[in-house]
Amino acid sequence: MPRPIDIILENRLKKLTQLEEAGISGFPNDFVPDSDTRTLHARFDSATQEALEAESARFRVAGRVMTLRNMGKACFFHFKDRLGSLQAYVRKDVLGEEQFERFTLIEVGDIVGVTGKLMKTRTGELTLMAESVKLVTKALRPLPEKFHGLQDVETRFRQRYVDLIMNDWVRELFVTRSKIVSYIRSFLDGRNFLEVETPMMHAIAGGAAARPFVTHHNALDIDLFLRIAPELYLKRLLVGGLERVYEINRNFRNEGLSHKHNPEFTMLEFYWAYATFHDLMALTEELLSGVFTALRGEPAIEIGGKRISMAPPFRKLPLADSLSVVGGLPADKVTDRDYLAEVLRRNEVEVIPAWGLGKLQVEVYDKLVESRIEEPTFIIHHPVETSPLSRRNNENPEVVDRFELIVAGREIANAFSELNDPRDQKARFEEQMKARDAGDEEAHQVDWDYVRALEYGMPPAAGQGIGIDRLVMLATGMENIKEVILFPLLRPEVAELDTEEPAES
RNA sequence: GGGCCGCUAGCUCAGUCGGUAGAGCAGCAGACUUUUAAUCUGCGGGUCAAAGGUUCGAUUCCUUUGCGGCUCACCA
Repeated sequence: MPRPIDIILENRLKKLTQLEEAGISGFPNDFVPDSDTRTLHARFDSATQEALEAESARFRVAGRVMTLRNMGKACFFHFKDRLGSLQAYVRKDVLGEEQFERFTLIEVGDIVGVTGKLMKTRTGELTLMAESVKLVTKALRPLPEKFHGLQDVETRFRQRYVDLIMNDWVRELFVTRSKIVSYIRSFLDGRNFLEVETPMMHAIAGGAAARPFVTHHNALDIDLFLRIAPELYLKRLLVGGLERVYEINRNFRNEGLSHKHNPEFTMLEFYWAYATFHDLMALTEELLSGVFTALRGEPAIEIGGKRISMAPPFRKLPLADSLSVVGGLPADKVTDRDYLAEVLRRNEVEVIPAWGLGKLQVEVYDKLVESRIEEPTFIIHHPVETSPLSRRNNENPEVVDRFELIVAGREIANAFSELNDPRDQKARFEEQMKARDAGDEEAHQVDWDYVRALEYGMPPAAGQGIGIDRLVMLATGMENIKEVILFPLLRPEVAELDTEEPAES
C-alpha cells in the first residue's frame, strides 16, 4: 500500500515520462531568458493595452509555476523568478493542438520558460501572452498550499529551499542580509581596510572566552580547534604591518543553542592601527547609521513595533555608572563588593568567592542592565579583570578602554583599544591559565606565539567585533537567530522512509 | 540542560468529554478561450510523531522517547 504522497510523486513522474516518450526533455538547459519579471513590470505596468498591442517586442522569461488556472482551451498561470512574479496567458489557438497538449502536462511547481508578447487582462494585470511555454525543469514534488504557503517552522528551517520558494519575505530577508554585508565591505574598503582570511582551524583556540569544537587532522595526527575568534591572527597582521584589516567570517562555539545562539555564527572583526576605541565609536556610529539609512532611508530600526533611532551620536555610559543609571543601584554602592554580591544573590546568581570587584560589576550588569537598554548605547570602560586582551585606561588602570554597543537590549558590537605591551599580555595569559587550571573551561588558552608576535611590536591599535547575525536580526526585526541564517543547525532528521522509491503499483 | 507548549492527508487547519477521523488547497476523472485563493460535477487519499501502559475499546487519558517552538540558564 503506497503512502498518499507516493501517489502524488508517481503522478508527477508519469507526466515527465509522457513528455520524455514524446522526445521532450524534462530538464533541458537551452532556455535563455532575455528579461525578468521585475523589469517587465517596471517597464510596462503603466502601459495601456493599446500601447502593448502596438509593441512588437517578444520577451523570454523563466520562472517557477506558482498557481495555475486551466479553462480547457486556455489557461492562466503565475510564475515566479528571483525578482518577482508575472502572469502568463496560454491559448490553444495560439500554441496549436500539439503544443497545448504538452503544455497541459505542466503543473504547479515546474519551472518553465515563457516566450510571448505582453498584454493587459480585463482587470489590467500585465500578462505575458504565451506563444510558447517550454518545460525547463520538472518538479517531482508538490509545492505547499498556494494560499497559506509553508508555515511549519521546522520544515521552513530544514527545507529552506521550499521556504524561499513560498515565502517572499524570507527571500527578501536574505537579500537584506547580503546588502548589509556588502555595505560593510564597501564601507571598510573605502577606508582602506584590507579584507583578509585567517585560519578556521586553530591549534590553540584563542581570542574569546568560549568552548571550542575539536576536530582532527589525520596526516599531522593532531587535534585542532575550530576557531572561536579570529582576533589573535588579525592582530598578528598588525604586527606584520598591514595596519588596517578586517575579516567577515564564521566563528564556532561549542555551546548551547538558543534563539540567540547558533553554534556557527558570522562575525565582522576589524583592527585599525594608530586608532583608539574613541575612533571606533565614531566609526561605528557612522557605519550603523549608514547601514540602516541604506536599508530604510532613515537611521532607525523597528523592533517589536517600536522605532529606535540609530542617528549619531550614541549615548556613552561607563559600565560602573550603568549599574546605577540603568540598573537602579545607589550610585555610592557600585564599587561595594559585599553589596554587589548581595544584589547578585538576590537575583539568583551563584557568587563565586574568587570574583573580584570587576567580575561582580559585570555580573550585575549582565543581570540588571543590558536587557534594559533600548537606545543605542556604548557601555565603556569594562573592568580589566574580564578583559584580558584590552588596553588599560591611562587614567584608571582598573578599567580598560573598551566598549560594547547595546541596542534593544542586545550586544551588537564589542571593541577595545588593543593591549600591545607583551609583558602585560603575558601576565594576563598567565592569569587566564590559572583560571583554566582552576576549572574554568572558557578561560583563554595561552598563545605563546601571539606573545612572541607582540614582542616584535604591534602598533597601537583598536579592534572591534560585530555579530553579523545579530545585526541582521536588528535590521529585520527578527527575534530568532535561525530566521537570519539560511541553514541553521538543527538536530538531524530521523531517517525517513521517504528516501525509498515510490512503490510499484 | 530546566520549565511550558506543539506534532492529525503533500500543504494549511478542524475534530474526537475514550467507540479507528473531516474541510480547503494540492491530486485523479470530466466541463470550461480574460482567469487571478478561477468556477462547476464526481472520485481517491491517514500507522492522528513513535513505543509502552490503563481500558471491552486509545488518535483522544497516563508514562517514556523523538523532533520543533517559546522561555530560563550559558554565551556573541
